[in-house]
Amino acid sequence: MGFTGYENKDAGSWSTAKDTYNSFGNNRGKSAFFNDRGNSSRGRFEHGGFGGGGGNSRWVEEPRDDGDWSKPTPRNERLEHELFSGSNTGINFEKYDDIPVEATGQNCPRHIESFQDVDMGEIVMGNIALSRYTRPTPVQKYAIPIVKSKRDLMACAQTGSGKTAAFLLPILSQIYTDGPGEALNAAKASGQVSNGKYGRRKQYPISLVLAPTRELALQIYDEARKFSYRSRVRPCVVYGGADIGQQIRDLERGCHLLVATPGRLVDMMERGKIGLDHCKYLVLDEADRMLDMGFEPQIRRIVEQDTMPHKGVRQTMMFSATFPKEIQILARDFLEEYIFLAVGRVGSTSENITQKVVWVEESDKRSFLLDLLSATGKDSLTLVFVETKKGADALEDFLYREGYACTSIHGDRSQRDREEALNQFRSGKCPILVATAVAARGLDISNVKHVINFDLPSDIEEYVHRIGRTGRVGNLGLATSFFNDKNGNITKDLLDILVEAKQEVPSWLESLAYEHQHKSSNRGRSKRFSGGFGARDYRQTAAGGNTGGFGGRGGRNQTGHGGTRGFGGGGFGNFYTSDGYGGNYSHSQVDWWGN
DNA sequence: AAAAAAT
Repeated sequence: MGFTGYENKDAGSWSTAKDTYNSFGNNRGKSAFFNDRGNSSRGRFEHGGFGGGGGNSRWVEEPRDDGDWSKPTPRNERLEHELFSGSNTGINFEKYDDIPVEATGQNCPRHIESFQDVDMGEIVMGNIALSRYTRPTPVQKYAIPIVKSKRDLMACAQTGSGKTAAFLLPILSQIYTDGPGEALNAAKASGQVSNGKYGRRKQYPISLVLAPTRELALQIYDEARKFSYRSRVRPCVVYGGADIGQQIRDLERGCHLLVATPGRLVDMMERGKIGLDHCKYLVLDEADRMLDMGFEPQIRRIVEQDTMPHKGVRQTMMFSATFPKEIQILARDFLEEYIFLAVGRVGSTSENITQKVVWVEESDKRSFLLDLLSATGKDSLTLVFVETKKGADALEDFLYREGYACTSIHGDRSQRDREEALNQFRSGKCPILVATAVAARGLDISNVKHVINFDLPSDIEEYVHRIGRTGRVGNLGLATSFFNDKNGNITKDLLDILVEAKQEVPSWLESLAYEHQHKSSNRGRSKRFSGGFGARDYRQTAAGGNTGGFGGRGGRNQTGHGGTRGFGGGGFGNFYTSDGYGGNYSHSQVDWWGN
């Protein structure tokens, strides 16, 4: 227990940060951002708190709400070390330069090429430098100026594209510029602030970020802590499975930016701990996933049936890997005159992941896995995906008995165990992690050498997300999938992915895909798109122009109805057909699971 | 025939 003292192991990086900062911010004159060596007089250490990311303790700022929000608060070396010395979760930007981005909508702001191209203020620029971000990723190049110019945004982008920073940086920058505004008065009316003590009954966050899974919420929160370093903004996170009392106490210390999973947030609202009256920035992350998980009622409750400012008053950003009809409807309801951003796929276009598909019968999977593991270096991180929670437990047990240091993560484990498993995996203490779908999306674990699909998913999007856990930060990655006759439904899509990523295709897979295509009708139709985009702005082709009204009948069916799609062909049509059901995506999901 | 998520 206890925290390690601050050690300036990384002295070089501070000066790098300083240089980067100075090259930008010298118009403001001499800044105190990196020169102030004084200890902050406020704040304290919190031991064993929830959501502390890696450590057992963390420095907790106690921001004063008054004063100039655009000016950095004093430096705190210990906090700085805690926030920025961790493994670099940044992206190798060069690798991502060829990812195509398409921005559509009226008066779309021009994209930037460097973080210096838009004025985000000295706090944000300082934290960008401390995070060692050199250049914006494609989604950041486009999203940052869009958000900065106060436009609503619908972005189709996957995790791993740098989208968390793409919305956090401009939102925080805007908050620093504008100050707390109404939120401060509300907080004062609600309790204290003036005397600087705890005990506010109700918090009025200026920005709200909704995420589908608890771990993802935690990860976004960790990013928010970095980018709000030396500011008056205090980020908080709330999610289920953790002690609510502790979360409430954390909220009561001040909350300007809240990251939440929907269920727990509704709970907090009903308890009167959170008011959304002054929420100026709303982000829905992984929106398609949230709908898949049945969060729509909670989301609508939060956005439409409470005190949240109306669309057009607040600024709303939606992120989604796909753009099926349900998401289009949500976009119509939540967004005003939005810019649509389509960002090319990261996982499949990146050739630094070697994808292998091997035929393995169910009964042979375990021994095959052992062979793979024994061929892998002892310390390299291996992520093994299975389809069910029971399967995860059983496989973890098996590997443990075989003498492997492994752990597991799935929805039936306690939140504490889930977070511990993740930490043990990240740190290399347990270099093998057996996981269900909970770990497929969003989680940023660097240095995963090998992703093994012990069970293949039935959904190609899920596959792309899973293999995207490796090959990050420009590293080489390996993804091995066990395929057998239970995986017929993914054959065609898997083949498409392998071809697109220029991977070796087993001949049996090719012939299987050929057979499958002739057997199946609409259902087997590919959900993927040519051109590497996850989706497209349906407004461009919908009758009535691009001002947004999704009439339900306005859209044109581009593909024709029920036609067979040739190999690799297609285009974008199947997400915005005008028939009663719209997207083929949702349709096949409904058919498959029967709900 | 599943996983995830408020209790």
